[in-house]
Amino acid sequence: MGKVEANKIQKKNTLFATAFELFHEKGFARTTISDIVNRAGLAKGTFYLYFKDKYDIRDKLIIHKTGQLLAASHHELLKKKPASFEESILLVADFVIEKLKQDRGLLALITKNLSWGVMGTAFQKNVPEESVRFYDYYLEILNRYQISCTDPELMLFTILELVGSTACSCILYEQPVSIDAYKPYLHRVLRSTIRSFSKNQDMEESSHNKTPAT
Amino acid sequence: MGKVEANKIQKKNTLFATAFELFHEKGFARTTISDIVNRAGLAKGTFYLYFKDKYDIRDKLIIHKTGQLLAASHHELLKKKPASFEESILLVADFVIEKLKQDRGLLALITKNLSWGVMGTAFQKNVPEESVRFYDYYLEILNRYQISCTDPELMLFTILELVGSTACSCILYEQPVSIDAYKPYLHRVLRSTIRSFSKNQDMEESSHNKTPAT
Amino acid sequence: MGKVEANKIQKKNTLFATAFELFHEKGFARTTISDIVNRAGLAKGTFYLYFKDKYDIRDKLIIHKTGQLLAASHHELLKKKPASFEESILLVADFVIEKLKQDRGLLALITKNLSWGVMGTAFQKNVPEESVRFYDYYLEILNRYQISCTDPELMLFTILELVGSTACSCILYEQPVSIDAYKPYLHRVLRSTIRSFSKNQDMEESSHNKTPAT
Amino acid sequence: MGKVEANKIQKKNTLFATAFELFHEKGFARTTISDIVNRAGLAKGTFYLYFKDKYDIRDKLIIHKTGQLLAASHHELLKKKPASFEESILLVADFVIEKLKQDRGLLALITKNLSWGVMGTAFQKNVPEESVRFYDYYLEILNRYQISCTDPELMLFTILELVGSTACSCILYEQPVSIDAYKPYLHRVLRSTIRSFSKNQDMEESSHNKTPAT
DNA sequence: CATGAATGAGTATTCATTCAT
DNA sequence: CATGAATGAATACTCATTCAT
Repeated sequence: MGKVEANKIQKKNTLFATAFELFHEKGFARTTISDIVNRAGLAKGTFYLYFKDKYDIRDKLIIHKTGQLLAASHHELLKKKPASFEESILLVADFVIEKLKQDRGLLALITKNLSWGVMGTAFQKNVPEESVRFYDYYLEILNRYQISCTDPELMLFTILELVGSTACSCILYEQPVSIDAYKPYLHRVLRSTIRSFSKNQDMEESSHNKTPAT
Repeated sequence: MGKVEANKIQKKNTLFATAFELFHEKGFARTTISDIVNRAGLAKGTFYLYFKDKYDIRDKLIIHKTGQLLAASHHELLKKKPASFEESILLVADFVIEKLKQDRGLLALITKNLSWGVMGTAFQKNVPEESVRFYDYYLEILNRYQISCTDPELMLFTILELVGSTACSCILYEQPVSIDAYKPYLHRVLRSTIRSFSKNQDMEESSHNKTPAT
Repeated sequence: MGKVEANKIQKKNTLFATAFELFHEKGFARTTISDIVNRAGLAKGTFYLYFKDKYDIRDKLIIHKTGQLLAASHHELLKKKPASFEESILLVADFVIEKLKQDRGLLALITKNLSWGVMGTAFQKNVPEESVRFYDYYLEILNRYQISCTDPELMLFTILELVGSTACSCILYEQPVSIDAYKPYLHRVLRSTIRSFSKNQDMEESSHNKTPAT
Repeated sequence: MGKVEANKIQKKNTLFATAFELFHEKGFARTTISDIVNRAGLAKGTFYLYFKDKYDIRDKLIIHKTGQLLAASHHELLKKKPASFEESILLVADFVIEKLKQDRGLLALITKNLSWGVMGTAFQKNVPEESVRFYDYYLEILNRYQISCTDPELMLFTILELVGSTACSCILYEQPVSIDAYKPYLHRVLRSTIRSFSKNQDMEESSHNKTPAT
């Protein structure tokens, strides 16, 4: 029975991959189900065996790809071992930006929904197994650096909205500046955002931890 | 002849208003040009006399509505006369959020493109006269409070992306929390963002100026 | 499965027949695809499953009908068994003219493209099997009567252009005379055309009559 | 009053010229009245002041252009002064072919309607003054060379259909051969056609020549 | 005479979805 | 499970024609 089962997963993955390619090449609105099944070498009816409609496959694709992206950034984190929590977040931000810069298809797909891909699935059950739980990684990191934070999920939400939203504008339209020009500002804002969410710190103290005066 | 000209403007405005209504009621994708002209009481061809297609009227509508929204917030500012620059920005943010809460149609239209409506048109020439230049107001306010800021337009961009992006998620999907629950956090982040952009203050000093210890 | 396949051929033929009827009744320009599928009792989309557009079905129809017409004239030839090659060609010409007189729809369709329906497809591969190869019949007849002719296909081309072109004018507009009034002249011209292409009769002899040397 | 009148003729000519250009560039079906008036720099309504519709301007254009073409060929005739009637006809045929080769727009317009442009207008009254009466020239030439011919207009009709029809195929599609390859054959056929229409050669005799009794 | 804004019937074409095989 | 022929509602867009100015 594993054979049939494997075959089904294989078909689904083919559909995923093909849809992603086409959304990238032609855009979501201009991609038809015919396009997808034609290139995938499957019959039209088969599509409906696996997905409800075009929106269904897109949404699952966003979750899937966002999960993948953040899982990869977690890997990066494990490799680079940054010195502080702030550095960790900046590393993730830079990693995500770099990936989005390289992959316009991914960027167009995720658009400004970076946080949705994470937050929307963080507390749900029907999330596909493939999709990695970035939120768990995030809590782990918070813990590792002993950051106590009143509302970690709101901090993450804010960070993801900030990074996703500005990165999209800067990469896609180079408006108001290129992403490379914006990065230093983003870093600064991210740092201050993290501090404003951190517990042990009213704002005065926050700076002490980070850039210890003396 | 003023009469013909006035008639044309009148027609265009009717189309704008009707399209906005329908995008609100049925959503953009589900609204057809037929819907628009039917309700506007005009012929189909007339639509194409004024707009290239559905996307054209939407984009012009976003710019138009964003302009209106920010113009209204400027009015609010003149009325309330906040004590500081930070207070001004928070006032604008709250005002915008309140409007978006009340008007889901507007929210859906603007989605996460708040900054685009402002920044995208701030430096262009072909912006319709009706569209108000919020950016000029903003510079004026900066000036009034004697804020010196390295890159005012990047600060505004960051603020708009932050407000627009998070407000959309919180209002539209109540994800991860309601907008009312999120507001205090947003305020805090906005404050720290403004500070991190302000000149007279490198990060260490920043806290001193703002919340003078005793 | 033969069943599905047969069904497809059946549908295509229905579309052919219906389109022909309508082109006849209303003319090509005034016939819409809706007209065709409505009368054929099929869905609009089905049309596009078999033909690219209205022009596609027309072109295929011309080839189809021209083939049929000439195949029928070949039948006539086998029945009547004319005494000479010239008589054979006149018989075909008369047969074709008679058919076109009876069937204005066919005439309007073929217009002055009689030769195109034959020559255009004579040397191509993608010609539908239904379309009969008149050119082969023609060579056969040439052979039967032992006619040696330098360029048989140019002779056929000339004959077809002559017959098709003049018949259209005379039948459709009765300009400059009716086809019946023109027929004797056409016969004379066809005869002399055939002779001028025949080998055993070089140009020298023909000129004797006209511009007698000496 | 001449001024207003001249202005009207000027407008009409502009429309003619522009329509011809566009029919050439985009084809008749794809050219719209908007296209014509836009390029002509006139208002849409103005078109309807001069022509009934697109078909009207096309038909008048065909007559106009055919007239011009044949008038030019008459000029050629006066210049070259050919030795015989046959030579005259061949000269006209070659001249027409050369012009059509050089001007595809003209060719596409006239298509296979060369004879219509001449015959259709030869006996009518409402022919525009600009359009030259080729038929009169033709009779003149017949007379000059003392050709007696039973039905001169049928001879001309046959010649024009033959030249127009074959030239279109050969030039436009190079089917079945190029026009240059076909020319010698056309000449031969034209010669024999002229002879078969000439009086001194009745039908009885004509056959004698062909299949010489003795 | 000239204009060009307005019209709206008309048309081609697409494409998600179903269901018999 | 898989197929892909058939469907037909839905829609965008065109363009000849009119008529008030």
